Amino acid sequence: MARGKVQMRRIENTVHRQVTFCKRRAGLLKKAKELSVLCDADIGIIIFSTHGKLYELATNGTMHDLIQRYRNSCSDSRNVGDVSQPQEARQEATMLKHEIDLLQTGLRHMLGQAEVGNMTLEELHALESQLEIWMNHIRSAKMQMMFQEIRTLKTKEGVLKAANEMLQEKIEEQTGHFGIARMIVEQNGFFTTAPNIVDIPSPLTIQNEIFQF
Amino acid sequence: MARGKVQMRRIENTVHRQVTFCKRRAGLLKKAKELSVLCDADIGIIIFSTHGKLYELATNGTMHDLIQRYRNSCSDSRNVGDVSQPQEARQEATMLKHEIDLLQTGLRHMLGQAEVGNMTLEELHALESQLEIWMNHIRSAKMQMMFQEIRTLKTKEGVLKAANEMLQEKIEEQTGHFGIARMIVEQNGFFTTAPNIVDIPSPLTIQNEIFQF
DNA sequence: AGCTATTAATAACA
DNA sequence: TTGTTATTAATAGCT
Repeated sequence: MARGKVQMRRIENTVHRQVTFCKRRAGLLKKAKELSVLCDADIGIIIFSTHGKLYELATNGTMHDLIQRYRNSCSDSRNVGDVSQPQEARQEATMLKHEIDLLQTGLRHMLGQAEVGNMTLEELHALESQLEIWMNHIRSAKMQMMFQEIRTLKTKEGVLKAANEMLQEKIEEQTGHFGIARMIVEQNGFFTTAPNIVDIPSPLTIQNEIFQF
Repeated sequence: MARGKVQMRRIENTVHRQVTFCKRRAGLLKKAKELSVLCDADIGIIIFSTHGKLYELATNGTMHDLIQRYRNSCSDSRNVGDVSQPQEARQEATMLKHEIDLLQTGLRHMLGQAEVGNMTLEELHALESQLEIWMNHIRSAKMQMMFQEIRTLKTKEGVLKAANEMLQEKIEEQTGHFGIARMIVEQNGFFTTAPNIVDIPSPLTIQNEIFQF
């Protein structure tokens, strides 16, 4: 892009190379900033010169945060062995994880500094309320899932009990002994009618509208 | 660099923005590769789109290696004390607010959909724990601020009481009557020794290390 | 570092 | 998306 085409190979002349490095590096970083602003993207660039000098850019937050996010993003795309999940939901979960990381980082910075005082009491109040609402949502979702699980288990219980009784009858027909299978199941209590849910941590508030059986 | 100058701000039109993102991203990565080849530099680029999709480039070796190298390089040169606290803290607060918005949005999407079931019970558990930790942090910060306020008020109380007594003595010297100012202050109880803090909502957990009086 | 002549990138449109 | 083209932006080679 200048007086003559440039061959895409290492510039052998040292001075020439360093000048080009300086200019193109500036150009690259500028382009990255532009892309970030125009398209609302989060961009990090790490450049090591030939001699190991570091140049960096993080358009949003710190490079450390970005790397953290990168790590998460990578580990997520690795365990895609779970094909059954709808793609969109997976993506949503990934985004949420990222947002959690961001908030966590923000709070860590916030509370780690001596400058907590820059948030007013009102702001902290609002934040706390928001967190409480979120927690209630989470707990509701958890409860819903657990009830679903209980329902499934109860169904299983019914099926297995029936099967067990049938087997028992068959055995009694054939041998005249007491059924053994039934004893095993009932002694272990796998499918009794009252699943243990008392160890849910502090379900302070439960949104009623969630329970729609 | 095309039909008309471009304003350096977020492109509001979604389609337009996505097209630009696609094209400029390609351009940025191309530029990075060129810089790497021409000047023998080692470059890594991480791009997260608005929707959280990751695009990356590592011109030499893997991104992981580059990040490792970055970490090493950083730990060498991070001995710089940050002088500009106030501005940075404000910035941090702004960022945090933005991050809270993000989280709120993410959760709303997450829980508003019928697809809550796409988060596993374990994920929900983890999220709940995280929220609980954050709430504790918030509450600690609030408590810290309130205690600070109480301390300030107590100081004021002391000063005012002393001033009041002096005034009273002066008045008694001059008139022989009982002091009126003192009565007003004590009847209204503005600066008594036990400020009312019982209406803090549910301070379930209190981080001990915060209370350093 | 600045300064152009050129090339490269790309915004708008199809 | 993908391609085309009129323009702008980046920069190679010089000072």
